[in-house]
Amino acid sequence: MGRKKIELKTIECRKEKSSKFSKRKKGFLKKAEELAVLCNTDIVLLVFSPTSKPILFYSHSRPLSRILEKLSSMSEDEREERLIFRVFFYYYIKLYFIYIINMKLQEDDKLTELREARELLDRKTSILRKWQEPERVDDLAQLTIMDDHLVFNLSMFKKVFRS
Amino acid sequence: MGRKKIELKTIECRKEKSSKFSKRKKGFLKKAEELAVLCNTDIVLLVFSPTSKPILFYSHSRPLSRILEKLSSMSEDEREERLIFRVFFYYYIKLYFIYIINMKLQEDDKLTELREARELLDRKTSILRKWQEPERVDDLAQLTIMDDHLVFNLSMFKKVFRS
DNA sequence: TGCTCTATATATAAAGT
DNA sequence: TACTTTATATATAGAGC
Repeated sequence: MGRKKIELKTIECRKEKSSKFSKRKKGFLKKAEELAVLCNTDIVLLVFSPTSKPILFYSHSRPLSRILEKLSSMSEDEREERLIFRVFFYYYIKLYFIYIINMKLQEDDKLTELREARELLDRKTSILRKWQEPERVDDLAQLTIMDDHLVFNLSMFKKVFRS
Repeated sequence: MGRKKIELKTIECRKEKSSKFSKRKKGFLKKAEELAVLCNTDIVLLVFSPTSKPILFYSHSRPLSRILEKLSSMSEDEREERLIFRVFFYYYIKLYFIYIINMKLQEDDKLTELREARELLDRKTSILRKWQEPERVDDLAQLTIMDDHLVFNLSMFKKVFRS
């Protein structure tokens, strides 16, 4: 797929690895998007980059709210799938908060924001804690509130992290 | 990438959609594998096929035990990442058990196996239940036992579902 | 890392089995 | 659904900015 055929083994050169990663990641996410659209499927993708920042993907043309909508209309037999999504996304949100805090820590003049971020994390963690026992959450109204939180939080994170 | 350029929209014809899905899924997983190997990254991939059987992918050349190894050597700051993986995989294991049961239900002469599968599910679910509060699990020895369960269970599922 | 360029490798559409 | 074949679309290697 290029000037030369390359051997399928880990690239040792750091710079080359990073450049290959960003190139191939782009193509890979495009493929994910195409697969999701063409075949009307839900895809969730977690990639840890060489620089270890986790990348979460879900198809843009099938936004999270629509996935959640689909999940909420699932039969009882499929409920387990719903649980996967919810727990997965909630953990991811928590991860993102931790990244915010780590970023803030590197800026001495941002202590107020750091404090705010910590408070936010504490609040969100308490929501998460309830979700660590999702089988106990059986009130549909409560589920809806949780989903709203989820959608809101993700949109907020998108603002913070552009890509 | 074919005789004709195709429009990027959901394929309505069922048969065509299924065939495209299996073709593109193959290519997509290959890309995931290549990305994982070339750039030495961890990739976790959940795809719901048009026939709704979930497909979990993690790079073959970076087997789960190695991912777990890496996770267990993570710093405290990165512990959240570990939690994502564990909860994610545990839910997936549970999903697989549910599929076993559903498959067995379609065969009248397999009631014994059905009973066995149900018992297995109950046992595994009790392990899972502990994991729904992963923050309470802080004993390292217990974590190791959990990881062993995880690796064992996944190898077992590979035997049941060849692909 | 992100872009461009071009040659080449690879994926896949369509049709058939 | 899984193969094959062939033509063609697409991804990307390598180099430079």
